[in-house]
Amino acid sequence: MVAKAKTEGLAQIRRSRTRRVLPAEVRVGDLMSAAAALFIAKGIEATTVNDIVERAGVGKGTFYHYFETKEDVIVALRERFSRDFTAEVAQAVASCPTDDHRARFAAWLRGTVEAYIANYKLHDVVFHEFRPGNRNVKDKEIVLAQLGELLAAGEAAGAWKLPDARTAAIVIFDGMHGVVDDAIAGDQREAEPICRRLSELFSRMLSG
Amino acid sequence: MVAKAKTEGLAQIRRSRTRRVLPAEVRVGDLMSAAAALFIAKGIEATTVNDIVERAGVGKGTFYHYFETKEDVIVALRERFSRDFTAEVAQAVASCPTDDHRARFAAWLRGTVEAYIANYKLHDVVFHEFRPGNRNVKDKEIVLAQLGELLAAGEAAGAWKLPDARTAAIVIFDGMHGVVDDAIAGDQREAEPICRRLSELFSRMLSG
Amino acid sequence: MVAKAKTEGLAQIRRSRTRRVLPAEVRVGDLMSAAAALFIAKGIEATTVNDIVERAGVGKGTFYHYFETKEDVIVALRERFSRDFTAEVAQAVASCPTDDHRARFAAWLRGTVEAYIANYKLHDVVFHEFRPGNRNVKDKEIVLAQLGELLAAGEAAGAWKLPDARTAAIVIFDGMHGVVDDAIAGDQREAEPICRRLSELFSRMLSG
Amino acid sequence: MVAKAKTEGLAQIRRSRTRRVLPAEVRVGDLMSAAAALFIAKGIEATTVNDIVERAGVGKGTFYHYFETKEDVIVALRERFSRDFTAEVAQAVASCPTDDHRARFAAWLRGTVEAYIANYKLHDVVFHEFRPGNRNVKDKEIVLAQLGELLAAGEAAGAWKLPDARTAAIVIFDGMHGVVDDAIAGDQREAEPICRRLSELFSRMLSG
DNA sequence: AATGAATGAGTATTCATTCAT
DNA sequence: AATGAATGAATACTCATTCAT
Repeated sequence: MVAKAKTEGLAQIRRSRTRRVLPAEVRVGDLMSAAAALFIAKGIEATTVNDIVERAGVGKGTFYHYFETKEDVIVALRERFSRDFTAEVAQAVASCPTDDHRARFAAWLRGTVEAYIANYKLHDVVFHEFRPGNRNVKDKEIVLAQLGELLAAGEAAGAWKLPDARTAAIVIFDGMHGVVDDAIAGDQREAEPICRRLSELFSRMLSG
Repeated sequence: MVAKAKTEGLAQIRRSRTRRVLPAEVRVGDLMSAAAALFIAKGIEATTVNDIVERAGVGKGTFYHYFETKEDVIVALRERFSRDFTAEVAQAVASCPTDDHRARFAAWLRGTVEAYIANYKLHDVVFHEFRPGNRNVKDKEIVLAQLGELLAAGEAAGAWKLPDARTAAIVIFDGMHGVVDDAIAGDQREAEPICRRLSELFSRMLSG
Repeated sequence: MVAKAKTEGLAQIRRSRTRRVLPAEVRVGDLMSAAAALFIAKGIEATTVNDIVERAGVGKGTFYHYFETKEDVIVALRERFSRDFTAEVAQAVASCPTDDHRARFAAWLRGTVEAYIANYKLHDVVFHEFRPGNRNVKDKEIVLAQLGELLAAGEAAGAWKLPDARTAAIVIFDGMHGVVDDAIAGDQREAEPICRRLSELFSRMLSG
Repeated sequence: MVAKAKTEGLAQIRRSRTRRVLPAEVRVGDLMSAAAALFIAKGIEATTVNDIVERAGVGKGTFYHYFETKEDVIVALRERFSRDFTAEVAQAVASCPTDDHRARFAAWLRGTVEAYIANYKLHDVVFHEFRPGNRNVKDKEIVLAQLGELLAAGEAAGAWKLPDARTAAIVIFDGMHGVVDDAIAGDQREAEPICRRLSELFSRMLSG
């Protein structure tokens, strides 16, 4: 019988027949990780909820226990990404003396490039393949705010001078994005040379 | 104007049941324009092939006579967009004296910002809502080449000095993109102030 | 009777909108019976999956929950047919004394002709209107094996003598098929006279 | 442009741009041969009219000049097959003395097996994959008539005795079919051994 | 006679989500 | 909390046939 074969096949994959009760945190984490891996491998659209629960080793209903819709996972993934990303960069910046603004900017650049290189696949998939309303704008805003603050502090301290801080922040951030993408497309995955090239340009901009 | 319907109206009128044989060019143009309008209005996913043929006033088979899949129209639209885009900018640049490199760069920036503002909706939909691997990279390459040439010519003539022309081109192009997007998000749709802010930053970068 | 609806009626009644969870076996059976009835009535190609689920009283998704494609039902139907067919014939043969080989052969012939007459419509549709490479060969093999065994046993016991058992089995089986088809085409649906004519010929072959 | 590429590709395949006017016979023959080759290679359903005209090197309209529908080609192919088949066998039989009935039967068997081995692929596709109304019955009838006549003549001359000529003819013909199919499935494509095995069985049947 | 652009009815299949257990 | 059977709306694509040229 066709149906039997199919059912048995599924059963083989699933680790156990018993229901395991796990802390919600773990379940959510499993689901998100499974989704992330699949999104990267096959793209968001091509990844079905079935794929996700199968990879996470849970029943389909469980998915809908923790997320209202498929989009919810994406949003959650995005938030997690942004949180981790900014935290990492913030830490790198914080390791510099409060008043050495040039160093802080360099640390920001270095941290950003490194974090992006390390996670560009997830970034691409989660930020480019799906754009609901204006949330992603909001996510970008957080990152821009971080950079904007840094730039403003430096200007206040006389480390550099900027005609328009927001414009500069956007050019710096999107410019860095584009250059890293280009490097990756050319199989160049080292942060060092990329940062050097960007530093040169950006310090000109800041020095004015 | 980029990728606008040049042959609409006719299609609207044609509601008759009679079969009309038209030059392939016209048919393809009608279909692409109908698709573009709908993609902008409803998004790519929400636009069905039925919608497209209905708007274009042709039978569904005709669509598949000219395009193998729905994705094909998007690719075609992308190509048309890039072609028109660069042509427009090239024209703007060409109106400047060959040896006035600052002016040529200013013309490039102005032309680019204007063309982008005028067509960002189609651009967004066609370049962001759909990902065919690396074609968009190819499309971007054309635009970057245009800018790269301009920068190289200026440098050769001693108008400015650049450590790395490609990095500069990417930062300028993606930075400009981001700033225009931000302006549009803030309902600011005039090219003038945007160009002024960008000029300031970019001339610093070029002057070194 | 081969492959007849054992669980129909229930499906007919169930027109309610409520979701009913049934044992997989029953669902699969309902779906297969509905498909069989429609295939016989309208042909395979003319029967849509919609027709099937409507007749079975389930949602369309349910169909694809149990079968991967429309062809799968045909394959399943074929398997069920062969299984039921051989079981029926085996039972008829088993009712004869183990050592009366002539009687056993007669029982085989009678059982086969009767089962075929009773189900030739489903047989035709399922085995002739659709060609999946070599599976039907496999299905035929089962039937041939059954007959081959019977012939071999008789020969071993000296009831008859055969130069080549496989050739004989094929001639007997395909010959019987052709003759029954011819009778049915002539609106002759009684097993008795058909068997008599075939017996005459076959016993000559066996007696040598 | 997508459309252009597609059109050009087709143009490449087509040999010439000029319309060649050929005798209708040739055109029909080309079309039938192209169809036969494709039917064998891909199956009837999977072969489109486009495939056929492309392979035949003519425009699509030309197909509909010579055949009313796609089915028409199949019917034509079937008729050609039957005509050639019976003609070949008739010739083989005719080469035997009019009164040597055993020899005539042997010639019939030999001719039939050989013709079938040589053309079973086309036979399968054309007679098994498509069954419109009762035409194929008619085609089979021709073949059966030929054999029936031969059997009747032999009986009249006292060469053998048959209880029911039609039953015998069917068993002989379908039995032979099945045995040849089985041999081919086992990669045995020589007529000689097949005929020997069949002769043995059939002569028993005839001798009674 | 020959062509191939134009047509559109027709259908299998997918997959997010629900809910009975 | 966990499951997975059940659902059905929604859509891209095929291809035999026609007919303007």
